[in-house]
Amino acid sequence: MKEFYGVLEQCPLFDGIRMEELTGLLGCLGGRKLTASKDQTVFQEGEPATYIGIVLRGGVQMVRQDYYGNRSIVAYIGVGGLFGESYACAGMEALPVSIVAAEDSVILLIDARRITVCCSNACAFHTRIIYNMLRLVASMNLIFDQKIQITSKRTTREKLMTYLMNQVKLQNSTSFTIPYDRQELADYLEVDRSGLSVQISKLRSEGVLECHKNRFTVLKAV
Amino acid sequence: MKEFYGVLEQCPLFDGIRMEELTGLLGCLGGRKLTASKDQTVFQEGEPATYIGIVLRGGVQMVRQDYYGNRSIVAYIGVGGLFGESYACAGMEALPVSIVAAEDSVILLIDARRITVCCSNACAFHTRIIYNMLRLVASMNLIFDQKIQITSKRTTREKLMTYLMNQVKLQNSTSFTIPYDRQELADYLEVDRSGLSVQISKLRSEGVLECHKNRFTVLKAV
DNA sequence: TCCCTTCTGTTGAAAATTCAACATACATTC
DNA sequence: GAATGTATGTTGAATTTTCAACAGAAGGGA
Repeated sequence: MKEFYGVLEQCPLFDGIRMEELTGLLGCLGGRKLTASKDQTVFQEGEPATYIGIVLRGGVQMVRQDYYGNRSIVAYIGVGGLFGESYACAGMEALPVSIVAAEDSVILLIDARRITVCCSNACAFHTRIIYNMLRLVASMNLIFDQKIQITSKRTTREKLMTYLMNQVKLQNSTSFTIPYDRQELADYLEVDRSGLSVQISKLRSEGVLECHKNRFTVLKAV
Repeated sequence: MKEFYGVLEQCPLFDGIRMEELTGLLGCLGGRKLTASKDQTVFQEGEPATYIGIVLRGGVQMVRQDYYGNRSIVAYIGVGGLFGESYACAGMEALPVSIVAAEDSVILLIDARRITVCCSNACAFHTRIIYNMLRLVASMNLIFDQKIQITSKRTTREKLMTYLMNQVKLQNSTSFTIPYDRQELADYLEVDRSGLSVQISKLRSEGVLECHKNRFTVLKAV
């Protein structure tokens, strides 16, 4: 576990908590570690939403699949990121999405009630953690908000450009890598993969975009 | 203000706080009341995101408008509902959406810092309110999640049915009213209004749906 | 009641998406 | 290096959406 203290230290959930306090706190929270290999389902849609997860290594996707098998990627959560916290904190019984490892990953699972309900010894950290959790859940809102901004657009081209311009802002550079391959990007933008390829090609030939695999460079705004 | 105590008592932000404590608390939070007539913009996209709002009467819409004037309705917030809390709690500088009164409305504005930062007298309510806020922000996530579920669908018909089935579940009845007229529903589902009308007509003629104005009855699942 | 405005439904043409199928590029393994 | 499998790009047909224009319905006010 010690090897991941660096991640936990950076994790916004533990903001304001000193590293040497972490061990005791983790004991109090009763977290358990879990490893998942690429493409493995960590949680299935419909399972009880009692855990929050912290990505210690790798990355996971929040995905939803409809009866026809159409995959929709709701979000990608990288190292230090949380998942499940919104559903647990909102008091949902069942997860409305599945969590799938996008790469070989290590995840820390914490029973959400241990966080939101004050422990018997009312340790001072809890107040701080709840406050941190508030910020985190609010941040998840922003992630969702961005996704809504994208899917609100009507055409594949607009969806793609909205996503890319957002990445430019987030990563503070016109050149960046994305955590999706083409099919995954299509599933995130909620468009057809081949149609997405067509638009990428067009934008490339127009000199708007450069891309090699999952590294994109935006050359000019449109 | 007294006339709205009933609303505030029901408002989840004040869960666990007794009515007689409310007056003092509101003083501590420094809320101010604001009235807005239908279609009036309460907050403009880009304004500082320092306030959270509680709808005391009427209802508001979170909307976004792109450069071409396409309106997108992100959510409808009714009486007792909150808005702006996610953006304020996430520490955003600027609102990414506008808030528009959907009807003649009365709104209570509270400086978000007064809530998230403990007041000097460290009143016991703050802990409770932060906890309540956590649940609320998480709930907003569910609202967003539903919207994503809808816009993830590819066709107008699927989007409409996803929305309606969600309402059936939420309002716990196959017959319900929605807070949108046709144009607004189209802006919420992110589809063309006339195309939406076509689908409603089809579903009606197929015996799946009944509707009079904004009252819908789902007759059978599809 | 009449007029006017707004809302809703209908239609046909244009544009965009999806779908299926295939070609090519790339990476990995043997 | 060859072979295999996966990922990406390309194409044309079918489907769906969007757009624009109009007609009818509903509601409010004079």
